[in-house]
Amino acid sequence: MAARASRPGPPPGHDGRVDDEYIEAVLSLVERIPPGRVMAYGAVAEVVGETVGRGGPRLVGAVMSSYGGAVPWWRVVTASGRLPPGSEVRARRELAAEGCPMNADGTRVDIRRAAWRPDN
DNA sequence: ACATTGACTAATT
DNA sequence: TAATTAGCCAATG
Repeated sequence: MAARASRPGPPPGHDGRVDDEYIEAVLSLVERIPPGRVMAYGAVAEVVGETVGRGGPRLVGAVMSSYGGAVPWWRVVTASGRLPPGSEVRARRELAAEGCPMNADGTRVDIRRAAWRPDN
């Protein structure tokens, strides 16, 4: 097989499963977020980016939207503490039950106090 | 290959 | 404090 040289295929070491790997990385990180704490989409993107690459808050959002059903997705919020659009009520209830620091209104997370960062 | 969309963010008004 | 705008980057059609 010497006819592969004309197509710019995936880099060596990858079978083309990069997307799944990124998804796995995001989901496993989200699962490590302790109850009552949260991470911003951008923060998740940063941490995952150090290991896998492929950063971008929006990509994390897309992953959560499609594949986040199996993990505590409500612990991932926007950088300003706003809850995931479309699931605000559900998220609010879950967070309240965990004792997550919230804004007085209860509509937003006090990200300053609740932000969590993986230690090890 | 081009245009549109999106669970984002930071700056501006 | 809230609403708008612009930048961003990959997925999708």
